[in-house]
Amino acid sequence: MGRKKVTFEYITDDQKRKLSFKKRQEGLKKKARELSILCGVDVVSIVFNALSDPHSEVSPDDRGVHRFLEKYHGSPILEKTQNQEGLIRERLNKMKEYLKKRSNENDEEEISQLMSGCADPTMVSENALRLKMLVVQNLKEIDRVMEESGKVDDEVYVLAPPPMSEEGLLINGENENGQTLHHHGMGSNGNWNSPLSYSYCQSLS
Amino acid sequence: MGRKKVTFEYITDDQKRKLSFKKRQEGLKKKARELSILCGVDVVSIVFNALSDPHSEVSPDDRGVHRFLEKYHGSPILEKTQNQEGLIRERLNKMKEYLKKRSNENDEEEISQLMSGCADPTMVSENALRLKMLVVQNLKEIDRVMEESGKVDDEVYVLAPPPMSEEGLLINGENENGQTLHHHGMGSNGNWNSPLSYSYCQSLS
DNA sequence: AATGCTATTATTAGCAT
DNA sequence: TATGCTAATAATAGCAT
Repeated sequence: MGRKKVTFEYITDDQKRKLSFKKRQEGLKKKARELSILCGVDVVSIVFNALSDPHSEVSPDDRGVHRFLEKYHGSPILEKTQNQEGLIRERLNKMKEYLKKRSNENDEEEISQLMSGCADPTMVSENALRLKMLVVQNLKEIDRVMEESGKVDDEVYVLAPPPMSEEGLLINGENENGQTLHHHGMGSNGNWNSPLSYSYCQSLS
Repeated sequence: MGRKKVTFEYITDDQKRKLSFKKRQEGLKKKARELSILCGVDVVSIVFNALSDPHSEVSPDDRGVHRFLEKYHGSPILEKTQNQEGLIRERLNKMKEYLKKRSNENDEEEISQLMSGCADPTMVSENALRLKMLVVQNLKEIDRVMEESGKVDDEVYVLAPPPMSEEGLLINGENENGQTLHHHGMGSNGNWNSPLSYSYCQSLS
């Protein structure tokens, strides 16, 4: 797809690989957006990079995931499971109280974290957010160990979250061609069938 | 990219959208594989489809996620956090016991589910699997409601997990060109920098 | 509905700045 | 190192089967 036919092996040349990564990462994002919009499905793409920058910022991504959460939690299709969710939440609180009694106060934050990670089938989007945070945390841990062993990364790239449109969550209000992307509603089911795309990427070391 | 320039709006024509979805889904998978192999990064792509088939099977996908788990858990970089994980697991068991006492026996399975969803930063890959399961469960719930409201889906498409190679997890041992894809090791860091790609897709309704 | 073909557009490797 | 260009390959929309 360029001046030469590519051989599908790992690119050993650091500079070439980095350049290829950047271009192809953009390409993948675009493809995901297109699939999402054209076909009305949600697409999540994550590019894990174990050698990510320890100073990476993730916050701009949270918005996109929260939209995702809002969208699924706001969906009338999920109303039926709200009671179940409430039940589970009640239990979580009980567990939390129980643990608080049994452990010293310093553990409170850890328990809180623990509790917030608990999952039930109605919390898909909350778990998407959780997964992202876990990934980020894990990457940071890896970074820390990397630093200890003398290696230092010097670059990070965090994708911006997809902007909103008036009829739902759109991935791309400003694509390469300057076009504004739109999608149609899905009739009565539009609420939970509308496209969304969220990507979290970090650059090569 | 075809006989006509596409306008980036939702494709309302059911047949056209379905065809486009299938083609583009394959295209996205290929792009993800390529990015993963060429640049040595892990790529996860999930195509959510709210209108999935209630009879969908997910099991073939589990292998891929388990490889992912094995890979990250087997990484020496994560050994340092194993103790923390053990601690958290111990707490989870305590919580479980506590809840068992307080609730009737029928709730046991629910509690067990609840517990297994709890997350800590050392369990990225386990949470990836969890996320997948939650997605599937949520989709099944949606399917159930959909069926109740008279709509029936009649098709499902679940991607096969990436096959293994002798030097790590490869995405694609049999791509369109009949080429065998390889990637080079990453030296001493090959263990957690080797490429992996896992995709979970379900077809349009 | 699924598959194959191919005209056409889209992506990108290599190079220039 | 990042950005822009463009030759050349790759993806795919429409059509045929």
